[in-house]
Amino acid sequence: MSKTDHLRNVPIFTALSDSDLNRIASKMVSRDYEKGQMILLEESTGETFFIMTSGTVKVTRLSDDGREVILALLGESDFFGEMSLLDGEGRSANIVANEDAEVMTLSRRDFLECLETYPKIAISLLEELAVRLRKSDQQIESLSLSDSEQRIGITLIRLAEERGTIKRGDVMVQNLPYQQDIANMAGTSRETVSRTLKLLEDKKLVKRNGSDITIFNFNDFRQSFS
Amino acid sequence: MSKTDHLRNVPIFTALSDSDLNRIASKMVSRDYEKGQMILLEESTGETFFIMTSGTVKVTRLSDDGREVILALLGESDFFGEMSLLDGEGRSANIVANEDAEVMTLSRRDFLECLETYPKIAISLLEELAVRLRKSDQQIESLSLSDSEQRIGITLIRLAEERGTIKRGDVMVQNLPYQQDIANMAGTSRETVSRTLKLLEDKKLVKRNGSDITIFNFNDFRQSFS
DNA sequence: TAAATATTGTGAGATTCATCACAAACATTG
DNA sequence: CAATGTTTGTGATGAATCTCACAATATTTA
Repeated sequence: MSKTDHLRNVPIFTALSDSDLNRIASKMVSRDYEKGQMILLEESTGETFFIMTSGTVKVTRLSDDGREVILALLGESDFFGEMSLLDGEGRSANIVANEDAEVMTLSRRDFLECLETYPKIAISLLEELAVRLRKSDQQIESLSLSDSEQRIGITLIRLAEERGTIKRGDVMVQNLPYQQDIANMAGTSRETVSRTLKLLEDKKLVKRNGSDITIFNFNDFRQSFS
Repeated sequence: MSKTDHLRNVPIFTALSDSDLNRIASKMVSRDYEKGQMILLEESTGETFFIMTSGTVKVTRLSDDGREVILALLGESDFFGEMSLLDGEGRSANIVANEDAEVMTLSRRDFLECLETYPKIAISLLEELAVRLRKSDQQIESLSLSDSEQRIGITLIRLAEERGTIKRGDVMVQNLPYQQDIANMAGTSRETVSRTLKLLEDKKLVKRNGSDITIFNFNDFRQSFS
């Protein structure tokens, strides 16, 4: 797939013509990362905008004592790095390759120029940030008000919405993250995730099969967890 | 203060000329709200952009059983309502007047037209959303990793940064919110806030005086809570 | 395929905190 | 200035869940 083709799939670029896409693509540079590699480090100043072309990465924050919070999992056509380009602050999060990943990058200069040249990009980006902010607000609510079972349920919903496949009302998520990562997304401990997944299975709300999980009656499930 | 003067103070409009500001101001309508009044209701479709001219409001989410999470406190020159204008989703939060409040409003149409006409506004708005997202991420981290003392400390820091006054390294916040509201900001209970404020005072980190609080050595304080 | 490593499951005890139930202090109002 | 309502302080209790310790599986590597 060409750089231009990749760009076309990215929400904030979809409004652009082929020639515009080509122009932008020509300024982008590809980079590869291996599983586990740190792509962006907290506290470094942001100079680059990234668009993922393959693989997955996790967006995290780390506490002093090494505990990790996963803010998001990103996959193909997702982008990151725009935050500190926009407000000039240092990075607020780390980005780590969750599996081998391929990205295209755009320099600060070119990115900001894009925004000025194509107001549509700025507006699409506003939409995207609004969506993210909304999700963050939901998560803040859930962390504030819900018990661990609820939070884990909500985390499963997030995963299902991002990478699940639907089959007659049920949603299957293949290759569920490790329980430790789910715990870091849900703000709980690994052991609690283990126990809770079992509980959900006992309640016949989900069925596990190795590292896959099927959520029965996804709409009901979502209903009851939010 | 004229509508135009108010607009000039709003970060996303500062880049505009007086005549542009006037043009926008002419499309805005003033409204008043009394303490406790609901300004925006969750689930309603967003049709209006609001800029505050006086008073304070709180941005909240409510659980089914009535428990409340405070996502932000807003004051003069802050704005809200832009989220659902941007992504077309329903409101994600409620806005309640915390004290008598005065706002100026702009219709969906006029707001979006503004964004198209003045790309600088779009870019400033991007910055603002980036800042908010960053704060949300911090809060998610804090809710995930910190105990209640830390979370309350961080909440005090947020309050101090937004409305505190500095005096030789100490920061005083006047008119601290009720403990119940602090609890709803920190994701804990009212009783725990009461006990923790006492604890912080015993540790000589803060001094309370009625509804005012002074945080000693603000930089150290911030250091030790994040 | 055996060994080594990584991930998940599970019991028990410790701990944090929410909740309940009042008492005390403060503010508001007739 | 009573008296009525609000907000804050505080003890006791119990529930949720974190942590520790290790067993049981799965997965990877030699």
